[in-house]
Amino acid sequence: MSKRGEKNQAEVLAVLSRRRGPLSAYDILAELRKANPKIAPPTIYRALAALTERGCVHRLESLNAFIACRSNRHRKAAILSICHDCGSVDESVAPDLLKELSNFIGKSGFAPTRHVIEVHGRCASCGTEQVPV
Amino acid sequence: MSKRGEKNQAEVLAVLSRRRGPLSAYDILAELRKANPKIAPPTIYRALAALTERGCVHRLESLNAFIACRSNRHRKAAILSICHDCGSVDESVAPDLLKELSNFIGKSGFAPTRHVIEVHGRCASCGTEQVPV
DNA sequence: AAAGTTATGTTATAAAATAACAATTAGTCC
DNA sequence: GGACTAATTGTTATTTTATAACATAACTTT
Repeated sequence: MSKRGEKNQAEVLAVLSRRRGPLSAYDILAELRKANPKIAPPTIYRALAALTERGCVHRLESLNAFIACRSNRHRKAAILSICHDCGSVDESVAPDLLKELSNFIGKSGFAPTRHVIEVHGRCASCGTEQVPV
Repeated sequence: MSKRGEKNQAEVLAVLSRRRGPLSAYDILAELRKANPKIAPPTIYRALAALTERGCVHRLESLNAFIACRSNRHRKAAILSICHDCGSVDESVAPDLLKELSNFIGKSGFAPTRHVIEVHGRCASCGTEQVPV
């Protein structure tokens, strides 16, 4: 990994960290193009792959989008809760739950390597608001 | 919902049911074009949306692909285990686990409406090597 | 049957991701 | 240091996935 790659990753992470909500790869691309109009999708995807690998970024499979890891529990499978009202994403880690899931799945002989857990719904701050009539 | 739509759904479901593994929307499209070369993507996606809504089909968010529901537990959130070796997908239902997950997430005031749980790994017939969570 | 409404077909395009190759950089051996 | 090799990054182009927008057809109500 050389300087350029690290710089790309840092820039992508910086863009993601500035936002509470998820960004698509192309949102990030558009943001970085402001400074560097020549930057192309593979650069973004490579940076995202490295960041995801390191646990600094989570990929939201059900949104085709990404968020910066906000708990400092890098590389632990995160449970991501996605609010449909405000678009915010929260992450949490539940080792016990994950273990239960692995055990449950493991009963049939399946050996898990990666967990994707995404919960859609409505977050606390949106839930207390009254639904408009 | 009229006849045409039901026919489309039945055809899409039939294609999916013939396979053990996941198919992309365009795989299905290619299959159905053999009989009807004029069929277009929106037709497939509409049928898939209706089938998913009814629980007859599961969407694999982390693969951008679909499988026919094989347990007859339609409309229950399924836990999908995806084997990276043979590509097969198994589904299972664990109401207790789901409830625990909802409770866990609910502690922060989040109200879940939909769960996406996909476990990647290696199925029993492809090997029994255990990998830590 | 005409008017209004909804579902479906069709055309075109948008959005997401990657393949393939060129250029550059870093490392290594002499 | 210079030349060779391997790996990383940049660039161009394309593939894959999904939906917007509008036309046509079918159903409903009167």
